This record gives sequence, structure tokens and C-alpha cells, in this order.
Amino acid sequence: MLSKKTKYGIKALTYLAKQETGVPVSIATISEMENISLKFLESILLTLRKSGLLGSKKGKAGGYYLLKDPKDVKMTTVMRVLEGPIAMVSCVSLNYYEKCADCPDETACAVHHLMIRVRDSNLKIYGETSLADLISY
Amino acid sequence: MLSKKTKYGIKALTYLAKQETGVPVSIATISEMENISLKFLESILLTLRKSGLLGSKKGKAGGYYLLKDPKDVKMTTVMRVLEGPIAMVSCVSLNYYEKCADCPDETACAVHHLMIRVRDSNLKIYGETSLADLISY
DNA sequence: TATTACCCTACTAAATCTATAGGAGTAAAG
DNA sequence: CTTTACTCCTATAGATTTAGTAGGGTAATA
Repeated sequence: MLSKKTKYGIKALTYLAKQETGVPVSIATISEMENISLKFLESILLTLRKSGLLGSKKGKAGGYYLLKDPKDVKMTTVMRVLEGPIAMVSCVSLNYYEKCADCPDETACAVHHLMIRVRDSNLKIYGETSLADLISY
Repeated sequence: MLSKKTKYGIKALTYLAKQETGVPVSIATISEMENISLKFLESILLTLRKSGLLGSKKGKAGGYYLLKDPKDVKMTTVMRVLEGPIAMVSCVSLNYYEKCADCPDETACAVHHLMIRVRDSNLKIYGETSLADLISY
């Protein structure tokens, strides 16, 4: 299941993607418009900023804004920042590979092979979808 | 991330799929061969039996065995039994649909559209993969 | 200098995951 | 008919993750 953090994060990003570029939107505004708990959203936006996806402006009329053109923000990046590795088991993760403790031979592991296929198909979807695609509905 | 329950469950199923059909294999044997905690595996096999995928024989020389031909056991079924819904959000689940509390309009929700694509691609993979495919490596 | 809004750490309640404990019941072998 | 080798089933517990909440600090602007 997708965590609420990821779900809310994507909603916030798409909301920002719909705004005029560079104009900061306050946490409170996004919180109201997307029905997200203010403090929870605050922490999500913070991680999005630290990851380099968002910029922020402090003080009056401050808020968050997208740093890139929505069509240059791929969902692969978004998912990795918010949800973590795209692979469902670490032994098929490209960026966070780890050997399974219980598995003597990866090439003989059924789960391994299946999850490689799942990973690749998901990577394909996330890779060919951008924020711009998501707001085109 | 895939739960260990699912991972172990798939491993157990593939182990059973490799055996002569109908011959019961004890929990202890599977536990040893696949490096899975005995008691944890016990509870996993129990749910697999209750779901109709496995049969069991009690008493001496008892154990678990596959009820169907491995090529007739689709991973869609296995994943649903062990991991739960294949959809990553309940608003795109075919079997466990639930409206999102925070989302006034599904058709306008970016997460919804993205997750439909993910669900469909995963359903396709699980649907065209059987236990028999998994043991052919 | 008052206000607005982000920044950051820490904390907590609830849920889920990953088992473990322990006994009851069943079937076959000796 | 008793021992042995299994499954069956419920309950529980520790660890981890999730989904927030609390509260003060800091910067920018009018």
C-alpha cells in the first residue's frame, strides 16, 4: 500500500505544478485545498524541499514552489523521495541493493525473478510519467 | 516493500511445486530448505491452506501439498492471499474498492490515475505468471 | 516591531509486521 | 495401545513503521 505521506506529497506537488511558476504557496493553502493535516503536510513539504524538488520562501507571502518545470519532474524521483526504493525487495533494488539473508542463491530465487519484472514495469511507468502528465486530466 | 510473509509464502509454494504432486511435505522440511522460521512458516502455510491453495495431511508422514497443477496457480491469487490487494491505493482496487476520505473527485485525482496504471501493469505481470513459470529457472 | 510563514526536533498513539509459545488433535508405526 | 511425528489453532509480545501532534525557533516583510 502507498503511504499517506506519498499520497499527500504527490497531491501537494501536483497542486504546486498547477500554479504560476515561482509563486510561493503557503502550507495552509495546500492543506485546505487538498484536505491534508497541516502539520503532517509541513513535514512532507520539508522533505520535498530537502530532496531538491521544492524551493521555499520564508516570511510574509512565503511558501513553497516547484524548482523545475513540471514536465521535468519524473515520478521515479518523486516516488523514491517519498516512498523509498521502487523495488519491492532489496535484492532487486537498483539504488539500495542488499542481499537477502535467507537466500543462498539469488539467481535460483523465484521471488527475485518475479520482483525484477515488477520493478522494471513500475520503473517504466514512473519513468515515463511526469508531474505535467499528472495534471493534464 | 514485500512483507516477509509473502516472500516466505512464495518460496514455500515454489518448493512444493517442485515436488511430486500430492506428496505431503512437512513444515519442518520446508523451513530447513528455505531458511524460514518454523513457527512463522506454520502460520503462513495455514493461511495458504485456508485460502484453498494448499491441502494438508495430518499425523505421521503428513504435511502440505499443492492442490492444483503449478501452471494453474497464478501469482495474482498468491499475491492477493498473502500480501492483500494488488492496488496501492484502495480507490483503484478491483476487489477491495474504497473511496478516499480526502478526495472529493476521483477522476481529478493525480494519484488515482497514476496508481491505475501501476495496478494494471502489475496485474498483467501477476496474471501471466504462474508457479510453474517461477520454478523454471 | 508585529505579523506571517517556514524550520526543526521531539514525541506519541495506533497499526502492522514478525515472529514465538504452548497445547490440542490426528494418523501411522512399532 | 502407546509412542512418535506431524498438523491445527489461539494468543501474545517485541519491534518497527505510520500518521500524525506539539511547540518553540528563525527569517522575511510591511
